[in-house]
Amino acid sequence: MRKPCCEKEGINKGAWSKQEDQMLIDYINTHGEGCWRSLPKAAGLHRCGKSCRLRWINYLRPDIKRGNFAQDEEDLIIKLHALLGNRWSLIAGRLPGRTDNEVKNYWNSHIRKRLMSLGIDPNNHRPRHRLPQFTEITTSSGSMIDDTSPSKPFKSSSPTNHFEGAALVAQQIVHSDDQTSPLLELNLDLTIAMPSSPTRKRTAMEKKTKSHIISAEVGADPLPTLPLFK
DNA sequence: AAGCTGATCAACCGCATGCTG
DNA sequence: CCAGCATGCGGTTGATCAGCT
Repeated sequence: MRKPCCEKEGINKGAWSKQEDQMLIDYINTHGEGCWRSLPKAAGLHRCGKSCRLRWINYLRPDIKRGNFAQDEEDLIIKLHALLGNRWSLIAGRLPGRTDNEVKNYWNSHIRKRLMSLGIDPNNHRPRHRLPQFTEITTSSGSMIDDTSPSKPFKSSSPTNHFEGAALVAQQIVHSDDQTSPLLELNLDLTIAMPSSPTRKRTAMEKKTKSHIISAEVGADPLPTLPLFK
């Protein structure tokens, strides 16, 4: 039986107070990150280590960039999502100052809806309208998307705005089997920060992430920079 | 002004994985 | 090799707020 990550009694939950924030900041400024399990006790916080880590990473870190996402950030998220799927930490890693949680929230609350309003399935970046080469489109939950819904028709050319253009690009990246496509020249310079053990999460993630991810794995490639679509 | 509804986002939860003894 | 621990991740929840009726 798995032990809970923290004792449930005497542990605060929910929103953090300013005082708690300050205690966490002070402690990490003094002692640095790490050893999250023992941190709360050492810092005098009545929180579990997980909660402290999340609060620090998603909110308190000094390099966090807050506020609205810029247009180019949106574009990049779309492109990376097309490539990587819901691997939010990898996507966030390409957006300086953004966290996986923030990217995930932004995707779910903004981008997802906008893609759907453009007639693009945000799960696979394909047009939601049935086309000869796209016969079965399902959501992540497995339910069929209502193809008959009167959503805006997918525009295959002349994107009317930056966002739409980016969505199209993402779409084309994913679904172009044509190796000569100019889009394949795209090099996002996906320098996936190599942790101490680069394969740590990957196998699990690949099991989790549902198909269609372009295999851009570093694997045996000793290069630190991932040369996508060169 | 009050109630309702949908959107947003901070935080929690459970699971997977690597590490260590 | 194995079990337990620590950490990181993605999915989900719930509190709060804004807009609408």
